[in-house]
Amino acid sequence: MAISSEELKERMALFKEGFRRAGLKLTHQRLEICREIAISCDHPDAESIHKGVRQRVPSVSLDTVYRTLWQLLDLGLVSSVGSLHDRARFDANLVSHHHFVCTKCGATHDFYSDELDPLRIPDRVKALGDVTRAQVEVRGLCRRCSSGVGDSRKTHKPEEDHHAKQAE
Amino acid sequence: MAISSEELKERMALFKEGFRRAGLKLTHQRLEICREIAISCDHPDAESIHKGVRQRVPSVSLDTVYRTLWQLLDLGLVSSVGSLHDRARFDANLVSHHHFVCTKCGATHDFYSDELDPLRIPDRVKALGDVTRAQVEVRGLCRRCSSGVGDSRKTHKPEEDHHAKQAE
DNA sequence: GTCAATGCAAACTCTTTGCAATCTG
DNA sequence: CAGATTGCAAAGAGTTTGCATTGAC
Repeated sequence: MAISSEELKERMALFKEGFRRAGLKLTHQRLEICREIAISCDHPDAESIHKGVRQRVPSVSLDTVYRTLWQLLDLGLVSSVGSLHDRARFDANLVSHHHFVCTKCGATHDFYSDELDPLRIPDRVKALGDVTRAQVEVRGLCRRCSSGVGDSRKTHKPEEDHHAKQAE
Repeated sequence: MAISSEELKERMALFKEGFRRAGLKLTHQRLEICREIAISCDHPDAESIHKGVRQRVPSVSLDTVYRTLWQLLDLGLVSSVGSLHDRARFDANLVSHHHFVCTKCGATHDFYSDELDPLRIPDRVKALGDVTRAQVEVRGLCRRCSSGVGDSRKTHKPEEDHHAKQAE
């Protein structure tokens, strides 16, 4: 459940290197936030990271935690779980299918695949709970976004393009 | 992109049947909300469904849309895309892995699988955009939840258990 | 007629932003 | 020392709730 101190060092080195390369300053707060997420094994949310960091740096504010997390994400140094502060979205298609999700605009395209469909779930996973469904989530940059249609923001925030439908 | 009117009828029949079985009333609003999501192919969010329904029932309120959507979800008549109004969550583990997500409490467990790992993405999908990652998302009820530890709410809202860590 | 369901408005949670003070390189 | 970064407090999305009214069965 906990990572080795070796792994921690590696992760921290990657984080520092990444910040340095991006020309970002290695502030006390940022380093502690990095450490907190580096030692995490449980996909923490901003608040729980904040709580952890606060034990060592009581003055850190939640917004600094957010800012740092998005930066790590933008730099590709951490990944996100689930649909990044997006709204709740629904799917009336109950037939087994998979998703291609654009990491920039959030557009989600269904796809079907006979090859993937009888997804082989390891028994070890079935031991975690009652599996009701399994699907592949492919992430990437959709054509619209890579071609620069819309805008070219490279942020965590999906675009608010309410004029054109973004999902398939 | 649009579903056939046959498919629409089928979906509507399932929705009605589901509501009836659950002893829920078939109100005008509910039926129109169902219709709206039934004809959708684009994983709409509550607001966009609201907008659509409003064209036919100008008085529907957004909260009725929410209530109906969560009901459909609870009844298993629609599914959700992404991490259901959860907070943003982060993952410092950049090694390729997969997720088991509990649909009740939101706990997310990593798992590794040599068998799954070189996930074969159809070329058709690669045409949708630049694929950067692909992982399997297994959904189900985790052991903690199925054994009734914590509470037994069967809602869309992950529990707020801040005392015990819920994810692996 | 009864009780569930609706609409409204207000509350709540998570996340973001503007800005003056502070700290890194 | 300049400019990036921080903390604060206030704003902003998206979602939820309480309650009187309406409507399905």
